[in-house]
Amino acid sequence: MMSASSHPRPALTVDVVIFTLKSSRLQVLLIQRARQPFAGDWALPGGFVSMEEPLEEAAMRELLEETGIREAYLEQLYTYGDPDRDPRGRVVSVAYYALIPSDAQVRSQGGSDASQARWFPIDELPKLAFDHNDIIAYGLRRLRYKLEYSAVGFQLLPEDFTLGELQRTYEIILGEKLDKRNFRRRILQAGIIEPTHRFKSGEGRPARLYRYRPDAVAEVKARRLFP
Amino acid sequence: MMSASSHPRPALTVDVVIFTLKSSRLQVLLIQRARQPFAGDWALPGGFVSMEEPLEEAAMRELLEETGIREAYLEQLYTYGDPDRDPRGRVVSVAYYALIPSDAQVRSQGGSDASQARWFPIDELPKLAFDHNDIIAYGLRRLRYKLEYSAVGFQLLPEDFTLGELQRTYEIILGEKLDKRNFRRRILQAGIIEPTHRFKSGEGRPARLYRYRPDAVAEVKARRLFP
DNA sequence: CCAAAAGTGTTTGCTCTACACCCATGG
DNA sequence: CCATGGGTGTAGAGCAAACACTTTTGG
Repeated sequence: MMSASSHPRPALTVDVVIFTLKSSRLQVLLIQRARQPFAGDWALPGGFVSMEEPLEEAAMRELLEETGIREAYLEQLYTYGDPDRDPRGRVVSVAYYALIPSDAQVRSQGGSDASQARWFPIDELPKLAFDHNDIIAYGLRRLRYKLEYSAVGFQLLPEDFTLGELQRTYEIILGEKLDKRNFRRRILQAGIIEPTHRFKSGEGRPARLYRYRPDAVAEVKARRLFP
Repeated sequence: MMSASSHPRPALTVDVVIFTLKSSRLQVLLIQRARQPFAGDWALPGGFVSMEEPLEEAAMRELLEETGIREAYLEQLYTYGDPDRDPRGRVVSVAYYALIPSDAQVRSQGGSDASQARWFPIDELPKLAFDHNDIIAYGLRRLRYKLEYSAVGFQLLPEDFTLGELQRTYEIILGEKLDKRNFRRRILQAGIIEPTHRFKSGEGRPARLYRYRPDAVAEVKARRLFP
């Protein structure tokens, strides 16, 4: 029951799992803790929610502080509230995950606090502070799951991208090879991306560039996109 | 960034969308607020999270206080943190939903506070306090979605149930008729429920009773169960 | 002209859907 | 014996999976 009294309150934080593609791998941004507890350990970017700040804005602020990026795909994951998760006392954390494009200019150094920041491939994570390993594991599960029935994948790519790049993105995250023709047919049928008139050349034949259709519904209701 | 200082903290509550089947309809338990703000309006059961209490336990406690029920399917929904959602100040709420069996003995009167409690069919909700209409709408969406690829439906039925009852449950919640033979084939194929040796008689031919297989994985990974 | 990646359709198998009749009981 | 809900199989359609060759460019 609501009451206006003020009991002692748990502290409230946000933590953000920031995903990107780097060196053809899915990576997560971690920062090295300067203070106790877990001083020296790696942890997710996160911090306290201030009194007037919406939760999503707090998550965006963490993203901005650690990467310098102002806009990204951001989604609430889960709220972690085990009373023992922080040795300093009761701290409840609302976890988010963010996808940032592989071409974004990230200053992964010198966030608001002088702590070190680094990208870690998802399969080479160190042991993290608090319950952050669990949070990342859950974030990864959600991301994979989401790829299967939506088209969020392109949020990890530059604004314009080729179908080959998109397919590689899916393969990296899902960890399996996909059939080129089936992939193209389905991703286009979903109607979430559209061809541009531009091409990208490099090795081999130039590839048509595609982009997100801002008017599209990002979720494909009907059925899973991939096996 | 974490710091051990203590800024002013948002208040933290849990709210619980309690679903049940009554009179062949999906219903939600609401309580009438005795106090300001929104005095007299209906609202979700909910309350402050105490310092040592896990979130899920706080949600269970609310469920117990309002219904007298100790065990039920319970799942975290989403965390609502708009700074303006409560006129008294900053209140962040972790929302849960619960499914309680249609045969459970609910004392829907005289919870811990003397406020009135009542079941409302999901399509006859009054205008609720705070953002509680949004929370219920989201809870319903999640429940429907979950029915399509898992078998949570039976959580709303007695321990033993017939396939006819289960199918009616699905039809009530999804709001569409399902084909009997296809329903049975798929729900059994999913391997989440198993036949007992008992039967239930009433009108017409007695029906075999089924029950949940406690050892089963509740989620059917592969594919949606229903269209 | 060779290497590299882009681009493109068709066949096959499987899964989902639609559909109708007999069975067991209680009144 | 009649009314009521329980229980069962199959054929056809639509979707998903598997599969190989041609095209375009840069070096």
